[in-house]
Amino acid sequence: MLKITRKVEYALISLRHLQQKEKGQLSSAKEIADAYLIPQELLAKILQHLSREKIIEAVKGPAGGYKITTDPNTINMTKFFELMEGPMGIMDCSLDTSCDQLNACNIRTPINRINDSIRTMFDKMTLADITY
Amino acid sequence: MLKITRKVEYALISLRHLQQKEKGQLSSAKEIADAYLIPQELLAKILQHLSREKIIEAVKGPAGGYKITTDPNTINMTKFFELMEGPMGIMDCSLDTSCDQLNACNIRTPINRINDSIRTMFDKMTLADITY
DNA sequence: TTATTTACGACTATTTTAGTCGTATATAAA
DNA sequence: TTTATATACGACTAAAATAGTCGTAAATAA
Ligand code: SF4
Ligand code: SF4
Repeated sequence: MLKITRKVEYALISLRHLQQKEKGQLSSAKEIADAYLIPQELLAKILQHLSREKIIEAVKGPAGGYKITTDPNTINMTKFFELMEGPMGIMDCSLDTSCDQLNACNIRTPINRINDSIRTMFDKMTLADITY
Repeated sequence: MLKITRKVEYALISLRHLQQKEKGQLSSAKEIADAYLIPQELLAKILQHLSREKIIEAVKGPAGGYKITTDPNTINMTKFFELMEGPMGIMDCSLDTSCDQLNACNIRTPINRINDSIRTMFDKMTLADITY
């Protein structure tokens, strides 16, 4: 209930790690996995995802790795979550995925209000609030 | 990611339904299940849970059912969620359940801040904010 | 006595999340 | 040119959380 995923946590840990490096220095998936006891293959996929999304940049080959290329101040947290995990909403009716109760539902409005509050909260945050 | 459970939604739907009844009137599990297309057996368990927690009161036998006994203004939403689903936290380290990253974790502080924000938000709400 | 309703726990099914594996490609260095 | 190291990617499996079902008991109004 109301949990964030490991995928997101591992992404945040990695970004903070990269943040703290000297400009231009690279970190490999292995380096990060070892430092934080994260399964290496799993982390690799997450870093690849961040790379596809242009948040970090990959350098192949030996002595390769990743570096951060986007200013964390410019990355909105709602967007970041949705980049990693897809549409965010505390219940199903918030978007396409409907639910059996939809027509009769008597709590949709208040539940939506709560949903908006959470989104607003993350909308007001950037990645920098976490990685600094 | 950041979802509330059906169990909680069904509980809220039921409470709002009971709220709207005349004082003293009962609603059975079947009545509510039918009205909102909720699986009856599942809903029954949820109502029993609410009853054990003294939020509603059960009357057995034919023409029995449930009525609301607690003023929704007095039920804090954080407590309500934890009553239904157990300890609430966006990540594992928020309480007893630890995690492999704990020692090395570089995002624990900011993640905890976010967690607190969400708790605070629900702490400021009561059941009445949803059921009215 | 019967029909209706709550009570409760064990069980199963489904979905989501987490993690693994195999294989390909790029590239620096020996 | 070979080798070792690293990213890229998708298919697969495992584990955990969530959702829903079933059987059986007990209360009670009619
Ligand atoms: S709030 Fe109501 S309509 Fe929306 S997902 Fe929940 S039950 Fe369905
Ligand atoms: S914030 Fe860090 S210590 Fe807490 S659960 Fe996440 S990874 Fe573990």
